[in-house]
Amino acid sequence: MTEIAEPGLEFDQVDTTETSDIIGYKLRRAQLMVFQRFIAFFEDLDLRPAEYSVLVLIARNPGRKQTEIADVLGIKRANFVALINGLDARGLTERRKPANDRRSHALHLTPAGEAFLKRARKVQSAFETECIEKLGGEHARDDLLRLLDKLCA
Amino acid sequence: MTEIAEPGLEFDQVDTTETSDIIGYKLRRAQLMVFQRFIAFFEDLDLRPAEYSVLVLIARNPGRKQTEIADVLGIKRANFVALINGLDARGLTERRKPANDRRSHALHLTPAGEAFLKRARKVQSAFETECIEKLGGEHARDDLLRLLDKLCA
DNA sequence: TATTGTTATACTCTATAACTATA
DNA sequence: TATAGTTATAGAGTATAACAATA
Repeated sequence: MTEIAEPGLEFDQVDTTETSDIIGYKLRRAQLMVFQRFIAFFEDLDLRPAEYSVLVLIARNPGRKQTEIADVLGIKRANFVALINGLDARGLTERRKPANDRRSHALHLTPAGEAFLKRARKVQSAFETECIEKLGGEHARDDLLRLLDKLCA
Repeated sequence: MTEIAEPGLEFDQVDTTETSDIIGYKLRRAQLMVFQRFIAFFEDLDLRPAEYSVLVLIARNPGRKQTEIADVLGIKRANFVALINGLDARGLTERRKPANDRRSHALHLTPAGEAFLKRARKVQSAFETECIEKLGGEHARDDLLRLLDKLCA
């Protein structure tokens, strides 16, 4: 967007013309807003965004090592410990010692974890619906995801 | 270890099918990547994203109170203190006591701050060019900014 | 020696409460 | 009373180093 001073500026308002065009700034604001909404949706389940991602990944990749799950999410293995400890303590996940490599922990969902994830997926679906409505339809959502992917390349 | 083989998936890779569609997750990853690149571009100037935004805002809105600048950026006034202290200590900004309200601090760029911002804008321009290239052109960048705006509504 | 999980630690960002000086 | 700036503090999230057990 080219730098055109907004004509309808109240004299008391701060002029954000230039900052508002910074991609990183807009991304940060949008990400904070979306995470806030996510957390609000998941208040009853008391689940953070990273925790939901971990549950989904373990469900789809049972038996993977902690490091593998952490790596995919960009979480350092040292920081992953507290996260998985929390899910373990809630009885949603469990660590099993594989006989072939007793250094590692194979991650699995417990039956309670499977049931919990079923509920969480419904909440996620409602959350995604809100996002799609804000964006103006599924096509717009797909555009956004595609553009975000390009930024990460 | 049972492998649910998705077509085109290396048997050793973690299946991220479901997580990769979460808007919040994609947003977070993209935001982290963009901030990393921003920080890399601004390494020589030793300037954080929030600090650059503050300099731009003060340049465009000289004499504004700390709280006004902080509010626009979604920064709590308590956390803004350390940020503006840093810019002050580097001689880039200064706080003036207005005669009409001696509680507040009117923010201004110093001449050194103006010169510094001139250099910073060149770096920002180069950074933005990289983003636009990744996205596939200015039109795609505008699309992204519009979509991010919609998420914040 | 290298890897996995873990602990300890530190730094950034963010959030809240309480203080001060002014209004 | 209320506001602007400040301080102190606490909580996330993230980063690195080092250690024990295992490969």
